[in-house]
Amino acid sequence: MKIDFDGIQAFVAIAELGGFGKAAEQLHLTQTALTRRIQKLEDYLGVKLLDRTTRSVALTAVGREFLPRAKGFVVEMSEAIGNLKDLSRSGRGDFCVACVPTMASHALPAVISDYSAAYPGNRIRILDTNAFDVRKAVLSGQAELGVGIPMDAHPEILEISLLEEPYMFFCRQEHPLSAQGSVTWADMREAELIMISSLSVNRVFLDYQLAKQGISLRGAYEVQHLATAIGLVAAGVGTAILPASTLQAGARPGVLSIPLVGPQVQRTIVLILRRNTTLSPPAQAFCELLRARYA
Amino acid sequence: MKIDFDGIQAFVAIAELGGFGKAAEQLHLTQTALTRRIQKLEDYLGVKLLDRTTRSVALTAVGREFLPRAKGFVVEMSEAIGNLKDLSRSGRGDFCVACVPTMASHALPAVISDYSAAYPGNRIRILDTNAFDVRKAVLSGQAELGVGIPMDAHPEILEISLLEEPYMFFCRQEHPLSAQGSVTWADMREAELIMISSLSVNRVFLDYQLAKQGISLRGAYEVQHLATAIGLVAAGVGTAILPASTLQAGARPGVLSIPLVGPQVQRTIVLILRRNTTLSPPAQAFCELLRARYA
DNA sequence: CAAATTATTGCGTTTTGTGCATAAAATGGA
DNA sequence: TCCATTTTATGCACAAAACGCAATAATTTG
Repeated sequence: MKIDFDGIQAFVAIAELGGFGKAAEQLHLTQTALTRRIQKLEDYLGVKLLDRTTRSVALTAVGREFLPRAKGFVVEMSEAIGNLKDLSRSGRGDFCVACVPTMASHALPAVISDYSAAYPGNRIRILDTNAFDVRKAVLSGQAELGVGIPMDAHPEILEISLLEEPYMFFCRQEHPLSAQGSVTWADMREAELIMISSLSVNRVFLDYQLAKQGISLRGAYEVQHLATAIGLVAAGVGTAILPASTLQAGARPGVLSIPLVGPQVQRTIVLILRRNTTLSPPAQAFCELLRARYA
Repeated sequence: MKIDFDGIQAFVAIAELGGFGKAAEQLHLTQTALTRRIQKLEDYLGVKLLDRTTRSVALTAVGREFLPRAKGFVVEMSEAIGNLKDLSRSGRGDFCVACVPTMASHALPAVISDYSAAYPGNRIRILDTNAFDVRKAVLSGQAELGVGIPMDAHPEILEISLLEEPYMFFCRQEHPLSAQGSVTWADMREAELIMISSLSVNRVFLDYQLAKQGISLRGAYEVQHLATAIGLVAAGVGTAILPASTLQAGARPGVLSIPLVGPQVQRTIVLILRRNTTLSPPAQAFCELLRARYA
């Protein structure tokens, strides 16, 4: 079934404006073209929609009944198409980004603020969850892009390095090691370490790095989230090895972050995208801001 | 704002069927044409809707968001257009006819039954009201056609004679005049006449006819509706001069209708239409049945 | 590695739509 | 009653768009 949208649009315009001439002007056409369109539409439908004398036009019974619906079609579609065009022209629209919690409070805010300035009114849905779920969210399409850490290669996943951050040693200023400019992994044997749950990607990553160095650590405590760990450190419960970004400068008075060397270990933060998928313009814009700032 | 409906339809078909090939088949087009349509649509909108490899197609984020709405447009419009085409092809649809009460129960039923047989499922709205309002209903477009009696000429109104019916004299069989094969206006002076309200077109018409004959009548009773009048006659209250069709044969045992002559007076029933207006196909069909039977 | 599937591109043809000039019809005023 | 004006309809020619065929490119499958 062929649908003559132009004809319907012409019908609505003529019915609303009460004449071919005015409608032609609004549609940027000649009156001739409108006559033809209406003729074609009526011919196709097999019903007259407009009773036209040479002097005026009036709706037929059928036309009167059809007009409201036709008008609805035209305005709804115009709006929808308009939104889509806006979306491309000005990157207007919403999107969803998945992100691991540390980065959500560290790397993202700056980019989000850039983005908000450039595209005010656009909403970003942030899915802050663990690295596994970030990946899953991107794979499923729930999030258009993700910020996390590298994982096993996957044919559908594309990872782009954004930044590297060292793991630091966190302790209170009263701690014996706090006097040093840097600490080594060997020093850890004397520290009461607060570890991250072994389910955490951080922990897996850390264990892997440590194993490579032939170092094995026993954690005195184990928590789920980095934020909890830093809280425990601040409370004087113990010390922790965490990504540098876990602690914003000055956010926790009394807590120091000391470079951990011999060797220095760092984690890579990557931008996670699906292969062969086109980002929506808002997500594309965000992605570019992100890469401009970090990559 | 130009709206590429074909493109949207193509998009929906491809997204729903999961490929250009199947969509092309459904739309009776070649894959080539579909590729072009999607390219044109995406180019116009400025956003990609489908991520296509040489092997498969997938929705982009934008496409996924747009699909439900687009699908809604397509199915709604297809339905609406389908209804309109049905309407022309099989005269399917509803309409409204205005009719004076006598004819509603006399002339119309036969036509309605013909119509129902020819177009089962179509509904007819019957506006049974007095002749003035029948005319008004047609003029306002509330009813597409009317059945009534002739009135003053009006530039917008077209009246087509359907049938003529004589006014008859109605009385019970016990009545002195019932023995005659016909009665004259002169006989009326002795009859207890039940008159119709002077607001009725019937009464106006009758008064006019009588005045032409130089006859003046005084009514003993006055009622609003013809049906009431015949009821009073049946009850033996009096007699009445009414259109022949007021009484169906055998409907009121004991009541006789006697030809009224010297002269015979009759009223014309006309089909009332608006000039320069096209009837909807159902109304058109009904109109033709009506004229076929009576005109 | 060959075959099959699927989307894209180049090109010629056909269809459709448009605009100009003009006709036809109806309204409104003199 | 007649004429000027307004408004829709039509003939014709041209331009643009859409389409289909054939060939191409890229990926999956057996």
